[in-house]
Amino acid sequence: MDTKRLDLNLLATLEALLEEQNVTRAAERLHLSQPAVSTQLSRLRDMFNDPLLIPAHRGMVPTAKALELRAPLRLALDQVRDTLTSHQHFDPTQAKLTVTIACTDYLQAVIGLSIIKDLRRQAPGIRVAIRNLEPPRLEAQMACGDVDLALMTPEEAPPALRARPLYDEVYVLIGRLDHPHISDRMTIEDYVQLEHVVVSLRGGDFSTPVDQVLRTLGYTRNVVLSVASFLFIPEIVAESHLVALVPRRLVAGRTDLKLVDPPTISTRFTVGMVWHDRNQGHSAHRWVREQIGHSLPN
DNA sequence: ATTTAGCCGGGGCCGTTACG
DNA sequence: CGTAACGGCCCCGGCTAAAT
Repeated sequence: MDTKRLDLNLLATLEALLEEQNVTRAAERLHLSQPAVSTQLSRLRDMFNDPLLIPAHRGMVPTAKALELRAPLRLALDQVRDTLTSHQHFDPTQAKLTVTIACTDYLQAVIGLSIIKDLRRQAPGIRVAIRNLEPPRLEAQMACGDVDLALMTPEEAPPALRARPLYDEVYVLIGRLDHPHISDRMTIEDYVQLEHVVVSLRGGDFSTPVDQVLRTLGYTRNVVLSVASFLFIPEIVAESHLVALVPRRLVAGRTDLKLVDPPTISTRFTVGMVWHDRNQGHSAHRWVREQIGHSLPN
């Protein structure tokens, strides 16, 4: 390889090719035509003396050499991008970009609104796209730029991602206003007698971490309904004798429900921001993270 | 006589369209 | 997906002419 004539543009192309494993999509990402990227690929092949990507039935398959190159290349290019973006001063009033945030419906309801209000006021050119959090896919989504930021429990985030805690959340027990069997001084025995609604984001699960804790204490509660979203629980509970544990901020200020402290079972969790190294030094994303840190719900 | 400014023109690179 | 053919662009070398 002739390092004196090393073309750094080709490395950015290689990065896109390795991530997409498809010339057409890599070209789109690079804002080039497919043939342009194809010829760049052929130059990369000369450069590395390796086919790098071999056409297959579906897209292209990376060679061992290509896979080996992937991580160090990403690291190096991220470093370059960092140095470039961190030296640009960021003007939120002029910024024009879309930030994609992944979170659960609960967080969408609780912090989504305050984030948007804040951004609208300070950075009218920033659009926000909120999408559902898919924990198993998160790291890949962030690596390819489909997701910029996730709001979630930092402990549950892939360890390779960066995280910053935002606030601690507690669960409260909710029931309809005139529910006869709930109060602030409930015992675990009282609690497990009730009929419960739980949330299973995956869908269909009746057993949650709370049930596991109860089991170790020798109790079982009666879960009669499993839903896929936090958002409708208040309505369900208000219209029935069912009760549910929900994050306090989801129901804070509601006067049409009875809110009580649940008996002493582990009912806290942390909410944080999670992002990828590639956005670490990006001045706009940095600024957005700062804003979110400031605009927290109480 | 040497340096500098400005003007071509060739060649290479890159990206596009067209096509296999 | 890859190749071929085409065209635009830019860089650079070489030239002339003016300035020092």
